[in-house]
Order: sequence, then structure tokens, then C-alpha cells
Amino acid sequence: MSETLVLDRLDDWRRSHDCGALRASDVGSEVCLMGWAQFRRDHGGLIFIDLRDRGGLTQAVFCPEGSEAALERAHVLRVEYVLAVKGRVRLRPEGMANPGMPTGAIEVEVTEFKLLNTAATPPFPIEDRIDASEMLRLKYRYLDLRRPKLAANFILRNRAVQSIRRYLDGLGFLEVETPVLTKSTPEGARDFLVPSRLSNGSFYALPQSPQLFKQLLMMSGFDRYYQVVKCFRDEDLRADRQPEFTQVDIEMSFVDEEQIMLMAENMVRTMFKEAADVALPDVFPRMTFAEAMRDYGVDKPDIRFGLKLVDVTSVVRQSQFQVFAKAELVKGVRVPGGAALSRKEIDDLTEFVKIYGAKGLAWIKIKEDEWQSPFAKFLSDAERAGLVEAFGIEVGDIVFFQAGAADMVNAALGNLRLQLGERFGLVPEGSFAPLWVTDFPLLEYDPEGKRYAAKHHPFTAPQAGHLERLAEDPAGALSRAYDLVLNGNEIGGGSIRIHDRETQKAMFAALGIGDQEAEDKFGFLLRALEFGAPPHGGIAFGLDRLIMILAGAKSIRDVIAFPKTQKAMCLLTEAPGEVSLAQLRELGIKLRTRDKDKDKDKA
RNA sequence: GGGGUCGUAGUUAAGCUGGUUAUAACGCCGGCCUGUCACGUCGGAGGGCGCGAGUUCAAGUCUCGUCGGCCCCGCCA
Repeated sequence: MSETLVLDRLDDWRRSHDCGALRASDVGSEVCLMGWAQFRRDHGGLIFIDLRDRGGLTQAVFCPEGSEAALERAHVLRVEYVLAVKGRVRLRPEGMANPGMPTGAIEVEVTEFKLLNTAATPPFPIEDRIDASEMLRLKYRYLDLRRPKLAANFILRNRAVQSIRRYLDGLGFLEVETPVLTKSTPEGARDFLVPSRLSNGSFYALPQSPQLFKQLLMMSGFDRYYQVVKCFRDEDLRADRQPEFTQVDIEMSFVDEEQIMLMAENMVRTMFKEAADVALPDVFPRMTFAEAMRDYGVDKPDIRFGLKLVDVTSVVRQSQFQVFAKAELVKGVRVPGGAALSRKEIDDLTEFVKIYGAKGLAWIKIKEDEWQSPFAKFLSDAERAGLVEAFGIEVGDIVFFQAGAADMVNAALGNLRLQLGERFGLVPEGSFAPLWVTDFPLLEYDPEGKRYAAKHHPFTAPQAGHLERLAEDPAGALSRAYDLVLNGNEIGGGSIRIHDRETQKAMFAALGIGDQEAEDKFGFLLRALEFGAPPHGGIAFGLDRLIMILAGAKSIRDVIAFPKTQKAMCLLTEAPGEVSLAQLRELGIKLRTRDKDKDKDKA
């Protein structure tokens, strides 16, 4: 970069087209383009510069026919310099067209240009093909976002959000904003806290979702509400989880689950069509939670391929193989053609299932003349016949088994199934398989707290008669909740809510939330329920995940403009950061050094 | 809280069992070039291997610690 270069002012120059707009039909027009220099090809007496903006790339030619002066001056131009060029659109010479780019038939013969800004050499090239480390990309996120492939994700995201807004607006939904500074809730994820200056010692919490506010809006008579809204959860990150993320939050009054699901299904279908021209099925298939766990081992099945799990507990109940005979649950998955797996690959899969608490991985390779397996010798003829029957075993298959506690067996085999689907190329590229999962249990056992907690949230309505069932069969009581799953990802979930005070109090009681605590934490809700709360329910979509899947991105970070790292840090701004003592004093906060740091100080 | 993996010129990577002046490509700087499009061509500069200890005659190479990126388990109603 040369510091001595004189920059030009924009003055009265106005952009006539974006850099992706011009075609052969524009030949002859005088145009003005503005953008960044993508590549420079300097031939001495002739210079090509590809000018880039959000719209695309156009080749600008600096040549004597256009302007000797411009050509002379253009030698100083470098990559990422910001330019405005005026010139004539002309057809490229015979045989020089570039069919690889949309504007490849033409070029702009520069008659005059302005150097609007210079640029330091970027830390990584601004190209789709590059593979700079994510650390560097996040530090210079604004440069990363110049890359067309990444920018395309945000263009897609915009189209998706506009489509959703159009759809909901068309149905008479009211977009209402809810507070970001709100009250901490005891259940659920860890809250992000914001200290109060005006009430020292008290804290706001950032919302994990606008759940209670949207219910209150139903009590306000805003019978159809939606919001595209940031939510915050202070939990560990994953490829598909950020501490702040966006929900499309929806709530309706005077409806049952059927109406909400149809509305939501139609919204997603419309959005896929409008934003990405993807046709989703006319009717989304449905499955109960129990079926999902039985056949897929997870509550968010990827139904793009088979390999269903099979419960063979009863087949091997009397087996000589003690691992099977004594297990709470024994399930298996048959992989057609899987007998070709090498010992190494099976070892790798064994390591994989150990992540989920499995002790090992039992398998049988079905050979022409025998069952090759570490434990086949324990199997009686009856058991073999039972397994053949249960799995539909054929020669060339491999069957994997898992035995033990039900949760572990399902988690291990459910995730093994996904792994196998990948390994055997069973997942069709570019296909989208939505699925409703319904009839969730109301409660979920928390082994750590040794109690039952709400599976969805404590405002979820029980199915008819299931509130009564809670006492004798807490695990069997079902709720009126539903999830929308896409390609094995949970993209949305909701429920019909409790809308009468007595049921809500009974639910709190069932969750072990006492009267006093219920009053302290949710008094405002219980009071609101006394003043004529309508029956209502809703759904919330994880917008980032939805766009991630639609864009074919591997991480949610690729569809969030300024995402955080796995340690929840922003490498661009270096947030979170320390604050001054004065700021802390105003908030009535005194930091204490953690024990770990104390030791370090002493050392 | 735990498991895995990675960290070497501006960037992406190579560097086997520890051993002369740490390689390459791209980028960068300078020269030449009128049809390139990841232009070509000639020449040049640039790092001491994330950080800190240790072992050793000798450490990108081994050990320990630490910081950071990514993936996962737990967690995420």
C-alpha cells in the first residue's frame, strides 16, 4: 500500500448498476460501477480489474482506447482498493468471453475512474476457494463477509425472513416486541444476567425466549402474535448453538395443536419455496415421540434413510450371553452390505459409541456359511432364528447391538445409525425431510437432581386426563407438545399452553415448585391466568438452524454475521472484556479473585 | 467439568525415529509485458516454529504446564 496515493472524492458520481447486472444487451451503454478490486491483471499496456460488489463481478478494462490517463494511473491499483469506474459497456473480443461468470460476455472500457480508498493487503484472500483458519476469519469478519459464498448466506437469510413476515402478516399476525431486560427464571438454561444500577444487588436476565410475554400477549387479546427475536442462553456452544440466537416466535389464541402445526408447516413450506425454490412435501409426516425413540433412538430422527433400530430384548432374554440376558434393553441395527466393514472400521465405531456411555459394541457379520461374531457362540438356534426374523437378516449384512440401560442403548445406537448412514452414503445430497414429532412426555427424569422436570417447559398443557396420571406414572404422562424436525435437526417446537390457574398450579406442584416459589417466580403469570386467559398455544423456530440447513452450511456461525467462538468470545471486538472499577462501583459489584487465580498470584 | 484434534513466513501447509544457514505454494515488493480472467515472466524481501518452564552437548521435533481455534460428551425446559 502506498500512503502517498491521493484519494478522490465521490462528488456527483452515482452508481448506475451493481457489478453483477450487466449483460450483452447492455452493450453501448455508459455506466458507472463502484466496488472493490477483486483481481488485477496488469499487462503493461492493458490492465484488467475485476470489480466486485455484493451483486457480483464485472471486468473493467483500462486501455488506451478508453483513456491513456486512466491506464497510466491504474498501475498503482491493488487488490481490495475501492474504485468507481465510468465507461462504456462493450462485448469482449471474439473468443475472449468468460462463460464462467454471469457478466462474462461483456466488459467495461474505462474512460475515467476514481480511487475512493486504498486497502492494506488482506490477511487472507477474499475468495470463495480459500481455506483460512476460522480464527483469522472471525477476527477479520468484515473481510470474510465480502466473500460471495458467505454473503450469499445472508442474502438467503434475508429472503427467508421476508417470506416468513409476508406469510404471517397475510394471516393477520401482529409483530410485537418484548423486553430484553427481563426477569430470571428458575427452570431451563442458565441466564445471562445484567446488573441493575438503579437497584443495586438486583439483576435483570436476558430472555431465553419470550415465552411468558407471548402468553401474556394472548391474555391481552393479541390473538395472533409473532416476532423475529434474539434469545440468550448461557450454555456451552456447539456447531449449531450460539449463546445468542434468533427465534421466529409465534403464538395463537383459540386454536388446538392441529391448527398451529398446519399454519407452521405451511409457513416453512412457503418460505422454502420463496427463499430457495425448494419444494417440501404437501404434508409433513408425523411420528410420536415413542415411535421416534423406538425406531431411531433419538427424538429428532433423520428420516432421509432407513437403518431403523430393532428391539430384540425379548428374543435374547434367556440367552447364554449374559450381556444380553441381563440388559434392561437390547436393540440392534442391521446394515445391508455392512459385512464388508474392516476390523479397523468396527473398532472406530466401537470408540464412537463409547462417547455415549457404551461399554463396547457387539456385532455379527452374516457370511455365506457362518455368523462371524465375537459372541455368536453364545446364541442358541432359537435365538438365531429370532434375530433373523426380527431384522430380516441377509447374507452380507452386519448387525450391531447395544445392550444396557435404555437411555444409553438409544443414544449409542441412534447416533451410530447417523454415523453409518454417513459411512455408507445413505444420506441423499440436497434433500430435505421434515417431520413432526408429537406426544412428548410431560416430564423428564433428572438423575442428578433425582426428580422430574418439565421436558418442554412448565407451561405446557398435559393431554386430556394426563395431569391426573402424573401422580402414579410420572414418566407416562404426555403433553400437548410438538417439534418440527428437519434432516435430523430440531428446527422448531411448541405446545398448547395451560390457560387456567388451577392446572398451572397443579403443574408447578408436580414439578416440585412450591406455592411460595411459584408465587415469587411466576406470580404475574398466575394472576394473569385469573383474568380470562384464552386457550392458546404456539411454536418457535430456530431461525439460524433453519437457514444453516437451507444454505447447506456446516455451522450456525456461517449464517450469523458476527458469531462467537466456542468459548463464547467475539474475536473481532474481543468481547467479553473487563470494565472499569468506576462502572462496577456504580453497579454495586465487587469482584473476588477466584481461588485458581489466587494460587497463580502466589506462585 | 471431561474426551479428541490443531497451533511453523502475511496465508495454507511440509518438516520421519531430536543434529549444519527451517522447506514449498500462494500473497507481498521491484522490473518487463495489449486480451487476461487463480494472467505470464525475471528478480527480491520476509519467520525461528502460540506462550512458559524442563530434559539434552543439541528441541518445531521429547516432557509438563498454559493460552487459543475447531469437533464431541455433559449441559442446552
